[in-house]
This record gives sequence, C-alpha cells and structure tokens, in this order.
Amino acid sequence: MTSVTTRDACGELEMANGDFVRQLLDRVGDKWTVLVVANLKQGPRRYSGLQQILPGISQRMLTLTLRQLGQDGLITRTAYGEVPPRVEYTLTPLGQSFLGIATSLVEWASAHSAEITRNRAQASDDRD
Amino acid sequence: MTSVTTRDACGELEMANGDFVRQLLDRVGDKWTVLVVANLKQGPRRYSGLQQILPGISQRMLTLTLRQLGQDGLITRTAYGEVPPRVEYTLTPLGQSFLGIATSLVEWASAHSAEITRNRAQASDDRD
DNA sequence: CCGCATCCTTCAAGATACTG
DNA sequence: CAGTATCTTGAAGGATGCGG
Repeated sequence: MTSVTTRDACGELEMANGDFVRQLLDRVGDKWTVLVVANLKQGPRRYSGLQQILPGISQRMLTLTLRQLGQDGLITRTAYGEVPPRVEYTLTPLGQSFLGIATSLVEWASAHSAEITRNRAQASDDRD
Repeated sequence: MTSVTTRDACGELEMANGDFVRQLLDRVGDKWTVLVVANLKQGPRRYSGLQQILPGISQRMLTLTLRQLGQDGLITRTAYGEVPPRVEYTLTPLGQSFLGIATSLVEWASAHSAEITRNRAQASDDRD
C-alpha cells in the first residue's frame, strides 16, 4: 500500500486509483477500443485493414482510438518507410493482457444474455 | 450454436449477440452502474443510503441506474409499506456474478496503473 | 423518503473535406 | 495509404422543482 489518496466511499472497488478505474471503465465502454484490440488478436494489422474490418468506423475515430491505445502502451505503431506508406499496429503484452479481461467480459455477456432477456421481458410484463 | 445472425466481422468477440456485448460494454462504461453494484456487495441498501455513499450522484441518475439494473435482473427492489416509505435494493445472484467480472476489471486496472502511467509519460517524452 | 418530469449543458462520435 | 482539420449532432448526465 503506497499511500494513494484512499478515499473509499465506494465499497472496495474504488479503494485507491479511483481515477484509473474510471478511465479503464470509460475505455471499455467507448465504442471502438475493445473492437480494435480484438481485431489485433491474431497478429499485426494495417490501418486500412482495420478500417475494412470494423463495421462503419470513421477515420477520425480509428485514428483517435489507435493513438490512445498507443499512448497507453497497449499497442505499438510501426511505420515502414515505403511508398506507398505502410503502417502496422500490433498488440503489446499489456494489450494482450487487456484483451484477456475484455474477452471475459464478452463471455459473461454471452453466457447471461438469455437470462437477461428473460428478465427484461418479465419486467415489461409486470409493468402492464 | 443456435443460429443467431452470425455476422462476424470482428475477431471472435462479436460472433453472435453483438448487440448484447455492446450493451454490456455500455453499462460497464457508464458512470454509475458499476459503483452502484459495488455498493450493494455487502448487503441491501436503501435509496438514501446509496445517495449518501456515492460521491455526487444525482437523484435522476440513481433512479435511472437502479431501474435499469432492476429490469436486467441484477438487483431486486423491495418496498415496505411503511410511513415514512422505505425501499431496499439487493443484488441478485446474477448481480453478484456481474460484480465478479467488474471486480476483475478493477483489479486489472490497479495492477497495471503504474505501467500505463509510465507508458504515457514515455509517449509524451517522445512527442517532444 | 422515494422518486418523476423538465430543462440545460457538455462531450463522444459521425460526416466531410483536405494533406504528406 | 495513412492520416489531419472542422463542423455538426445526439445522447448522457447534471440541476432543479414537484408529487405520492
């Protein structure tokens, strides 16, 4: 315990690094981060490759997402000095680690989707 | 495999139930869901109790968050016919399961916060 | 005490056009 | 090919006042 402003108003989840937790949650929640990381699972990909594979991402969002992932050290950017230009993005070990927890989230969602659907139907029945 | 529109453009993460995955990711990313669930960990809580404990949540957001969690079946709402009114919210087993993955996210964030901070510092150095 | 309804602000993300 | 630079918008979230 290295004495970081331990304002624990919130169970144990926000013990320390409340800001980091918030940031990670935001990343997970934003529209493209998880999908981009997922598509780097099987190896390096080029900018245009990602753009083709991701359903309807704009250049702007792809660039922003990649930049952020790069700054956080989840991916590396490699530009080859060629004409025409070629840039590849690759998961770092940290990125693969992130992909791990993201995957567990996705698996949880899949595992419980039926149950949640039932619950929602039930709720709307009760309303009537 | 029960034949759900398997549009897999996105690695394996979006195989089926792409919508559910998206929804879960959104929930995780929104501002209060995870915190509310976290604060129900140690037992039932009242509306006003949650409001006191959560740092700066508005009534509106608390109500919306609780309602959504209720519809999805992650929490139950119990109103006691008393004066003054008393309402308790409790995690369901499904909710506890959700808390499990949320906790693993938080732990990942804590475990790698230092590394990510270093990466960001490095990135801003390289920029100069 | 426990909410609902309304208005308002802010910001993530899309559309579009242009550059090295 | 791999971005950057603006403009715009939709929805999330905050503030506030009222109702059962």
